[in-house]
Amino acid sequence: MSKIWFLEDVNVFGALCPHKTKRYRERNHFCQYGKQDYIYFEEDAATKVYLIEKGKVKLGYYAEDGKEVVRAILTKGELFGEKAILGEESRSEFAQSLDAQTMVCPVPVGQMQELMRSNRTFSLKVYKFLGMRFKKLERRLDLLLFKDATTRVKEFLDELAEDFGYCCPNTGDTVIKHPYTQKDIASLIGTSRPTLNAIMNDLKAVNFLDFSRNEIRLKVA
Amino acid sequence: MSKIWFLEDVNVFGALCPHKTKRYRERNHFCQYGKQDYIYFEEDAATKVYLIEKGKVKLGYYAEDGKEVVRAILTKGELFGEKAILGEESRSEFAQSLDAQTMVCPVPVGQMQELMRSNRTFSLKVYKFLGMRFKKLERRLDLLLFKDATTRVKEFLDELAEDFGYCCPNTGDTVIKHPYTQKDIASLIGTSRPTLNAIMNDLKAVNFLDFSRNEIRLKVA
DNA sequence: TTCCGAATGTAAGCTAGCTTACATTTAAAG
DNA sequence: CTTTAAATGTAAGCTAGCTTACATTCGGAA
Repeated sequence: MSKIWFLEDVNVFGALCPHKTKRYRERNHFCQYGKQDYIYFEEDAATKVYLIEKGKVKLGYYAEDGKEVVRAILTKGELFGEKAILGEESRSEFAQSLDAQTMVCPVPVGQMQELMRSNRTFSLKVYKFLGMRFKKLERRLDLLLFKDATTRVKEFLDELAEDFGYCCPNTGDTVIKHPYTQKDIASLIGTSRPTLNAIMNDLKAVNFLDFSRNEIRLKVA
Repeated sequence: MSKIWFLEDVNVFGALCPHKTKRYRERNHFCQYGKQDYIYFEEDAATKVYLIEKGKVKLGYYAEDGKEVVRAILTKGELFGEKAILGEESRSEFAQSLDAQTMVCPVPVGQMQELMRSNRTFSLKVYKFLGMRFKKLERRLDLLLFKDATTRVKEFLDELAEDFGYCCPNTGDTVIKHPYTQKDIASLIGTSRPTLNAIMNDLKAVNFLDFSRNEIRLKVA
């Protein structure tokens, strides 16, 4: 899914008609962030949308008890902060760099809307993007409502494979190099960290997958 | 929340500049539906957005096991099918009339987008509306992730109070006349129907609320 | 190379909430 | 007014997954 968006996204910011792109480059600069740096905090004014040029960005928020809840971890080519387009006034989540060299390109909402008004194709792409985010949320909700933890793990891994997976030429396995810790994944799919770990090891035992710290390998059936 | 939208909504469809409204009326007709009639099914082409003029509309879908899952029940002044604006091609849910005399006003997506292009205020309102739907979804997800069933019930009742509640002049209680069955509510907040029923009766026992078939009364503290 | 904090592995005990089953009440339709 | 299906009330038994606690392993910083 995110892969599709990645393609679209190139369209959106790269393949706009040339003079637009040029004007865009003149008006916008890129921002660099180091490891752990926050790009924005919860409650910050939501005035911009961000495109990731390089690195990793974690989106999340803090629960009442202070625990961090991860909403997503995004990488190159992906967009975040998009609720600003939909009239969000203050951020409902933080955005934090996970790499020492994360580069993002901020686009003011006003400019975004101006672009959308002046370019129908662009606006349709943005709509479609928002629609996909919407569906992703709905899917997560359905999973949470009706599926047990193991199913949720599998679904999550499928999504992850879309984002980060490639097929190993030797074995045919799907290799996923991802930025998530088990804690992150547990948080995303709504289980406890120990439960997730147990499930992962069960799936390993059944030879459904193999995994190490930063790589998951979905075995061919 | 929905109340705010109700006001906005009047703006959107009523308080548009006069000639627009007139043109709008010329081009659009209203549709009537009887009880149980479907306005659209899952997989139908998503070409329109609907405004409810009168009656009640249930949105939902069928789970794999054939069980109906309720997404929402909406009434006069509320809008549905809005994912069509965001590039949804086929419906991911059905819309069904719950009243013998439901009237809805269909607005083709194209027309909607045309309006949005030609009227910045209108488009901002639509954005805001979509943003609110988005947040509502996120809130449901958070509740599901972190709160127990009782908390979810209370939160749901608060939302319900926004939509349907009024203050009883005698007692000061918040009276909610709503269209949901306990089965619906259970489905919406992600519990089993027996569990919901137990919780409702517990809350009644603690004098937190009172309820009958179609009315819930939140007691003043 | 060593060290330390974070990530991962694992197990015991507990409980919220599910499933199933059935009884009772309500309201809509004839 | 009667009938009947749907909605609501209630209880027993079971289990997935939580919490807590601790051991182990890894990887990056010094």
